[in-house]
Amino acid sequence: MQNAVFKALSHPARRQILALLRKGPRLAGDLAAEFDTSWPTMSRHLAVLKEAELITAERQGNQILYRVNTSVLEDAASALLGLIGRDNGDDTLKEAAE
Amino acid sequence: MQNAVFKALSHPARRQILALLRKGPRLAGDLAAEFDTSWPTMSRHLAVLKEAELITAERQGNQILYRVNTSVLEDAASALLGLIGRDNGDDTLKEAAE
DNA sequence: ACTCAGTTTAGCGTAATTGCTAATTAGCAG
DNA sequence: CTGCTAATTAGCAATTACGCTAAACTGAGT
Repeated sequence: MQNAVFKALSHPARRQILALLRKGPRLAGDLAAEFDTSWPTMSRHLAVLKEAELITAERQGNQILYRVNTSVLEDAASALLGLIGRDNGDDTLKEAAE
Repeated sequence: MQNAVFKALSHPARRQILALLRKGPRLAGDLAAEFDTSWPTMSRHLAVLKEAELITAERQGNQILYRVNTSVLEDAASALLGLIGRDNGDDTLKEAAE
């Protein structure tokens, strides 16, 4: 659901999480260490992002590895571009990439 | 502030307003007629969008003409693309696709 | 000034979001 | 099973968002 995506993006901390994940997958603990907020608060932000399918979680033994789901992010960007009027279908992002 | 933009975008009614405005400027009353919500509710959504500078208002006699501010919308889309690592004239682009 | 259509502001109730601490689950090691 | 670490869930208080109705404001016309 698109709504969940934009809602998830509406919090700066969550956008920042995505920015960190952009550089590569990361353990939940690593992510939490980057922020001032408490661990549980962090965990909930991650849950919101996961709910929106903006990130995926993968257990690695004791820890959990998060990685960004670029396709959903692309869809969101696409939706915004669609709002401007430069109409792009579903796959125009590749061309926009250069 | 970028935060206000994403927050404004987080409500479906407001994205729908933008979608309508994409086709051209529109009077506040016209916009309100398209939605089920009450007039004041509509007005507040418009205020939020204006606050985020996603739209601009212009008085025309006793009515108000709203139009979308494409540049802010572009910036938001750009920010999302930046989160992916693509395009956007941004800096670091590491391992993007896999 | 008075009225009217158009629009916003004020005030209220409800629901969602945020962030915390404390408690709990999940997996690994001994 | 016990203990340890990693991460989530539970429960709470405070803040913000939503949508409504009623009231107020704005500009045009009379």
